[in-house]
Amino acid sequence: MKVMLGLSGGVDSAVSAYLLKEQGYDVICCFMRNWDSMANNDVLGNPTLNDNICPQEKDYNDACLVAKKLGLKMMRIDFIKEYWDNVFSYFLDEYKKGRTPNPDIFCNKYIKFDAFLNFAHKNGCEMIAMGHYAKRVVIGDKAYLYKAKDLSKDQSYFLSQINQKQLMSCLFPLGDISKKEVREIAHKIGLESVMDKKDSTGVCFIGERNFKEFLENYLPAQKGKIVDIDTNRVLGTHDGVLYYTLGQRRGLGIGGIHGEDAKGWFVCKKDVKKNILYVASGSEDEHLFSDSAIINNLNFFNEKPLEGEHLNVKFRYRQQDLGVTIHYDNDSAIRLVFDDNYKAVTPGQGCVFYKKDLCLGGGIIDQVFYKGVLKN
RNA sequence: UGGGGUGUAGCCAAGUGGUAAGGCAACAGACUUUGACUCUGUCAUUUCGCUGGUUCAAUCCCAGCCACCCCAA
Repeated sequence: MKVMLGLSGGVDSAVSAYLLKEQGYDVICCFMRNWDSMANNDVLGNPTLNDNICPQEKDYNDACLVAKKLGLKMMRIDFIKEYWDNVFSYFLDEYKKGRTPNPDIFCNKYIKFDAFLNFAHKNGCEMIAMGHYAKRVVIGDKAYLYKAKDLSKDQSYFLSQINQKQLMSCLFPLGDISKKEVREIAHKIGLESVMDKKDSTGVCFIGERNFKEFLENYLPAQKGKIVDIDTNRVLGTHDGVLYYTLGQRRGLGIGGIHGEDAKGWFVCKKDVKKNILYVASGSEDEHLFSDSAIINNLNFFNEKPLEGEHLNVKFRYRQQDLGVTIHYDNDSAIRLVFDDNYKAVTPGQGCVFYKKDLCLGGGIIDQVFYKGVLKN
């Protein structure tokens, strides 16, 4: 079977290529490029602008070396426009509303598992493959998504918006392999260009950035007041409410206050219209917590959860699973009632549903409540 | 212009005649395919408002000055 593998220039996809080949697949490698810093005016806070070699080109070169080493065909494709139109514009729109979007969830939905999948089909591949840490199990004519064996690297969270058809069309060779083993395999077979490369982080295809500076390229700074939600005192000045997310501590610049214990200040509410950033003192302040939420943009790989069903969810990547109960007030959204009060549940972030290690799908956090009162 | 109080790092804030706690912020690193959280580290020795004095030794004692605050006017 012909499979097109997304080869990023990192160790994970490289080892995936090797494993697929060993399993007998006819593998074609393809490097994707979805972000062009110059074309996208990504200037402020871009640490790589003046580098001699663009990191993307370094990655491409590393990927080519992997393909060559494994004797696999190498291709390259740009989805710059698709990424901007389907992922980044949504990302900016969400920020403009004062929400905190997760671009990588939509990068998978629209780019890797849509544009790229179509590209693979056009090139005669029945399936695509990715170096994600996630496990796909096919039973009969249905595919199921499970957390990766290496729970510390599990990336099912980011796959929560792809559909059954997309899931059916994709292989995840690393589902049962730990990160440690991946590096061992890379060393064993001598994938020198990637075997000791540091894991990549930051927004997929864009990379590590000073996030506030990065956003300033697209969202103008607008200074405003930082207000203590408990006393209404003005404690400082922010650079723009859009740049902060709920639960955030860093970047507020609030020092000690006469006569008070300083426990650190945490963002607990954003008023976009008034341009006020509300903060609470200490990480356990009641204003940081919520007890229910409305989730929309629902996507389930198979059956929807049942009314009243108790499930686990992740409200953020790498957060521990939290218990919730499912309620349907209408067809397009789920109302979650939390087992306990949970901290910093943030509109715009993905909510991903799990039944133990089985990932059912996900949605987007739309509204958050505490004791019946809407918080956003 | 009488009385009282305070002046320690960007902000709070301990401190003692013997050579400057802690917290917040900030910065750096770790963690991390979102953004956060979290963790670790760094952060006053040209130094404790300034200037003199006492002392072997002063941020801590004394004097003067300056600044700010409060009360009384």
